[in-house]
Amino acid sequence: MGRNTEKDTESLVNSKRSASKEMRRAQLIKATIKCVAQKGLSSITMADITKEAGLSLGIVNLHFQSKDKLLVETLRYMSEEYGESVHRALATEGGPAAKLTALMEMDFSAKVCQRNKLAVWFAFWGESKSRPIYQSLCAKIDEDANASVHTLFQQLDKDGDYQHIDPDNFASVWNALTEGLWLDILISPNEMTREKAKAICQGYLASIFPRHFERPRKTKN
Amino acid sequence: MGRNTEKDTESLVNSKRSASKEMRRAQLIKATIKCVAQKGLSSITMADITKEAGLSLGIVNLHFQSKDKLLVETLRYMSEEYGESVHRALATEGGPAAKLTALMEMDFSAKVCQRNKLAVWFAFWGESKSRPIYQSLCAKIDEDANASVHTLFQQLDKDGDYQHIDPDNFASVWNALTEGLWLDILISPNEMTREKAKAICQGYLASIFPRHFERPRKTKN
Amino acid sequence: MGRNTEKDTESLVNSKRSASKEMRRAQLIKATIKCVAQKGLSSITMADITKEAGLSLGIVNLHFQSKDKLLVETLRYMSEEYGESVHRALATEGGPAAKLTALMEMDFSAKVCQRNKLAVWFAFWGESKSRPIYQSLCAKIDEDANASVHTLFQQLDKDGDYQHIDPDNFASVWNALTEGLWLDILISPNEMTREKAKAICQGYLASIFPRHFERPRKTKN
Amino acid sequence: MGRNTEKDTESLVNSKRSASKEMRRAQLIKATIKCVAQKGLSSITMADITKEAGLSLGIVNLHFQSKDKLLVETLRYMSEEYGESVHRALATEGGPAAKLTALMEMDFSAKVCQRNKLAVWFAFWGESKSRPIYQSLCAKIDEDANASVHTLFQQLDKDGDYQHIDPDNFASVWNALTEGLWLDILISPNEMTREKAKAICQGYLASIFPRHFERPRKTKN
DNA sequence: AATGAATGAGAATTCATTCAT
DNA sequence: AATGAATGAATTCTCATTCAT
Repeated sequence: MGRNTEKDTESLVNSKRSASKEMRRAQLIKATIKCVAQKGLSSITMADITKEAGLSLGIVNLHFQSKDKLLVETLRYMSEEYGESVHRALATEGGPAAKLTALMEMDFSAKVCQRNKLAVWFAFWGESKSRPIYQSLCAKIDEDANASVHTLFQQLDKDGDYQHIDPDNFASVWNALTEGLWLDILISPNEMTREKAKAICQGYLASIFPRHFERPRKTKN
Repeated sequence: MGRNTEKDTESLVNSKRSASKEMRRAQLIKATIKCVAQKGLSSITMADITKEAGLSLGIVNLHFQSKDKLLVETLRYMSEEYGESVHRALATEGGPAAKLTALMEMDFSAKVCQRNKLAVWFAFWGESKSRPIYQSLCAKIDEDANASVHTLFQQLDKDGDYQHIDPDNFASVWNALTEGLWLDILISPNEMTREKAKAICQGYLASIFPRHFERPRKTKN
Repeated sequence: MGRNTEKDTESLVNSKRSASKEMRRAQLIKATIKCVAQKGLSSITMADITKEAGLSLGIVNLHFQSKDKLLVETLRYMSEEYGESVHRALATEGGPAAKLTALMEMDFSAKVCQRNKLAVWFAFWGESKSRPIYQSLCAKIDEDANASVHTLFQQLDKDGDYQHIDPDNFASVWNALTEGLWLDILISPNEMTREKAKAICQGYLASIFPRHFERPRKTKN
Repeated sequence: MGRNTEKDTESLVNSKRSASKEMRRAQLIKATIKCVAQKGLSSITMADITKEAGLSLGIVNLHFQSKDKLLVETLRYMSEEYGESVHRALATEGGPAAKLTALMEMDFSAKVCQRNKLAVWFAFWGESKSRPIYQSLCAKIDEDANASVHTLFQQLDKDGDYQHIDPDNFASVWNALTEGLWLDILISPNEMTREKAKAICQGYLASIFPRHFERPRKTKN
């Protein structure tokens, strides 16, 4: 039942009785992500989640008190995980171009940009209007990433002496662009792939900052 | 209990007994949209919807057979409504620049881009991975609009003799941009407004097609 | 499954679809009383109650919102029913002696003093410390009845010119006496019966107000 | 977390590891009494009880096998404790009047007649119809006490040469009176206090056996 | 002896759907 | 066509009990 395919918690988790509190929580959150991706926020049940995690029905309430809180913690986990990825990308050696490339690579990496995770992001975004706690968690991470991108674009503009009239506008486009491409990957997986998306981003950067970015080999499919 | 604030079905709808089949369906779909926006796809109930519509509990099953079908019809309704808006924008008198402007105005108009509707779009997108029917409805409308935009960008490039290396890339960015801005409006309404979003789009177009589009007055808040 | 053995709601209740809201509530409350008597407050389930009532599982939440509220309403029903019995007894034609006799007859009548109902009273009393709403409902009815008894004792004292030093003390004893005898009937049904209890009360009255009350034939078992 | 405020087990109990089997049982029973009073029989959980006792969740099953048995042992403990109090009162030096006074003082003493304990008595009485084991435990103690009271009343009658027609009747009243007053203290603590209750009992005795008992100073509040 | 994480049966509650009116 | 009381399957949540440590 190959669960827990991506993190380091794995080995410990399987010994039923031992796993520490934090481990169990992580295990359940991961099962939740998988289930939300597969069944959608509106139809997952506690039974789905605990079965996916290979644990008993009562365990969620033991560790999270309620389904609701589990979902909030799941979103928080995803936000933090994404935040760390952003942080790591921004810590890349080199100038703003290198950092921006790293950010792009991360945003469309197999880990971050898998359809499973995209589905979960959109699921939470879809509920964010009716659930203020979702909204504030989503807004936070979004705004943080946006701010960093704005700085990078300004540095790039100065760095390359492009003298663009409004580098901030390019930055804003960039930010929205990423999310829009995610949507395309999610709902039109036959039309849009991670590779195509990266090429679009790359082409966009090359058109603005030609001395920093090369055109992608081919934009065509 | 002023519901249904925006369409032309209104007057007929309120005379409880007379409303024709089609009217009832529209009335219920509108109530559904409102409820999904307010409560989220995962927690709306038939009782919520029928109460919002001012009708009896049993009526949904009478007109739509099941909740599930009502939701699908709701998405279909929204897709058609959006498709018609696109169609109308593309029918604008004038060249590709005028059409593109019309498209943009439409995408960020009060009617299309209200947070209620955005919430519903994202709600369906969030479920689209697990519900193939949602996905195909969403993909269809998205791809149609995208195709038109690609054509417009190509015409614009030729029209203004810009000789851009890859106008398709700009078109792809444009398409994703719109959706990304919708997300920002949905989850960070304090940071992103319809006006700001339009300015970002306008700035983007001006930077690519300067002979067709003016810079917006100000991008700053 | 002989339910509803004591009231007038019976005939209507059995036609599944027709029963009015108020009827359904009464039907469920009666089933609750029966179940509490048989299983105890701490182990009745909604399934017990609805099965006893011959109705479906969901119906309690439909009519009472929650189990908790059903129990409160049950106590309220019993309080009101008892209150009415008291009221009826006090309306008996004749002087204070006749009224007091009526009260006593009522308190130890088959209807009021059946072990089923006593069990329910004690069940609620037993929870009253931890459930303020129970306490206030119980206190209310108790205090009302007590007040009436005090008045009767004062009238009797004056009426018969007994010149007791403290008729109020006799009244207080009387009030507590009734409840204490109920306990004996409940927990020692072999030792204490309704008939014996009445004889004790009668003997007590005869010893205080000999010109108004006769001694019971025999106090012995 | 000052628990167990009233007995002599205390000092030993707090040294977690040392406590002997008997001590642990007493500690758990006291925690149970406190919890039943505070939360009611129908909603106490093992977690409540063990937390109150400052012990681990698993310990009840270790010492009592099951929750059910713990409750039975709790009732048994209370019955024995009360039985001993009765016994001690009856052992008072002096004649029947002194013994009866001692009994009354005990029944309305701070220790026996605290609302916490009354709540527990009523809780068990409330379940006694549906739980034969509770009933037999309750009946036993009740009948024992009653028998002693009957003897005392007979002795008093003879002793004072009152020549009452039916001293047994007075004894029966007395027994029920005590329990009825407990109920009043439980559910109408603002109306009935231990002091008032004693005054009522005292007044009752004075009216029957004026040469043995004085009237209380004042019956009024 | 003691602990407390884990279990899972059992309870309350929810809610789409049905159907008599 | 419309209503809304009733149903009962499905779901969440609770909690006594178990058992590895």
